[in-house]
Amino acid sequence: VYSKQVPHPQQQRRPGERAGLTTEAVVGTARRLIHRDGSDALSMRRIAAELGVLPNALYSHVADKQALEDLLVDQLLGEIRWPTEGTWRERTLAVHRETRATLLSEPAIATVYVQRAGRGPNALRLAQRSLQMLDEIGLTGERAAQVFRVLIAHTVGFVAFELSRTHSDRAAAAALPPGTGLDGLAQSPGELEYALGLEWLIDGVLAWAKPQRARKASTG
Amino acid sequence: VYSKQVPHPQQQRRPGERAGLTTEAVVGTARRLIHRDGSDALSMRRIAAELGVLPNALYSHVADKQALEDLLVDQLLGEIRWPTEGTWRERTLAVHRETRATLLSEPAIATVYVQRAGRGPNALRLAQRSLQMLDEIGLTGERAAQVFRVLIAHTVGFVAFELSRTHSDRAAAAALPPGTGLDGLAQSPGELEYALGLEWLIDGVLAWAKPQRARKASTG
DNA sequence: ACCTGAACACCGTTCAAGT
DNA sequence: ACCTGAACACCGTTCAAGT
Repeated sequence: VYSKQVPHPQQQRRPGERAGLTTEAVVGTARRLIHRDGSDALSMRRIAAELGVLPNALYSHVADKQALEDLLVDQLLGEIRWPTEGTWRERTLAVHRETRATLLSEPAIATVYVQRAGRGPNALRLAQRSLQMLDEIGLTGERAAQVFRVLIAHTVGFVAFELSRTHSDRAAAAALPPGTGLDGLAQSPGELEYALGLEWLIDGVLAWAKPQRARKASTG
Repeated sequence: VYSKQVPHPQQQRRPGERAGLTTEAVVGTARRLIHRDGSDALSMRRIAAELGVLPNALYSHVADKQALEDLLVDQLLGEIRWPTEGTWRERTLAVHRETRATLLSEPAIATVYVQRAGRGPNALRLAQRSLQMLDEIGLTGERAAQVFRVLIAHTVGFVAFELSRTHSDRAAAAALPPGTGLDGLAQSPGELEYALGLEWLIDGVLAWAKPQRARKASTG
């Protein structure tokens, strides 16, 4: 199951000599590794080997593997571009589709994100901006928080579901009993299903917000 | 990080002697273990120790760890009760809430489910029944498959999102900067948010199905 | 503070035997 | 066919030392 690991750049230092590591270098190497080989292949020992240091050298720059994974997740969340133009509906659609696209651009990091929350600064910024947008259609306080949780759960949850099916799709489709009407069911949902669900949720949000709306805003 | 493992019932057999293992016994022990100690604690070696055999003895009854996990997942999916009474809307709501409740009854197995598809017989039965129900409101073929994927992705995805936040909630809430309007945002979505989203999706499905509907059926 | 060196307590899985 | 026995190739993390 394992292919023998290549110990590429061997370290050549005596005790006390520095390798010049930084947290950024560790995170960067981790990202290259997880992008190339997947989340299962991300190990402290592999990162260390890639950097030419012993495994425990990493612990001078990150608390443990969980902390490192949280840094990877928040870095990725920071790459989500926030839409500035369009109606409320258009911008809401855009930011959620952009979130999905960003997560799918690094499936292995998204897998890590789905396993554990990881609420770094970028996650908080996104939440804050989402609340500001809900304020535009008259949603504030607990009601706004609820709608935020419905929408974010849909996007992140959908990606989680997608990722869990993407890989095993071909094998599963081939194993299906033919002629039972199940052809295509083993298929993973994608852009079409995601957009359908998101539109329906936004319809619901707008209808739910209506009785509360005081100020006027273009909802698309 | 590790607490020293207790090697409880030590095996007392000489080569050739049988322990009387079955696939069911292996799955059953695995389920007790994952229920008690979580998905991270589920290891082939721990299961073997619990059964009083050497680790590799398990490989006579399951292909590998993935196959064992798939058995656990499908067993859990088999415990989803299918609703028989009520309108289409009521039954659709019921089966999805029942699916979420079943998954949350074994969070560690749900976590495994979210990481990898696992399409056993029980997963297929659920899909088949869902398609039959969509047929009642006039949805067939690819359109029915699309709606099925929207709804199942919402339920499983929502649970995935919930599970990823549930554990780290208290710590995250405490770490939040106070007075930024973010109080309660770190909170995990729950029954309320799930039901809201599901209702909105069902509204969308019914509106989407309408132009296609030929036969008459009570939609609630 | 930042590394090496060595160790501890685990993993999943395979291959070769025994009955 | 179903187990023991022994091994292989990995893990994350800690503790003690060096500069």
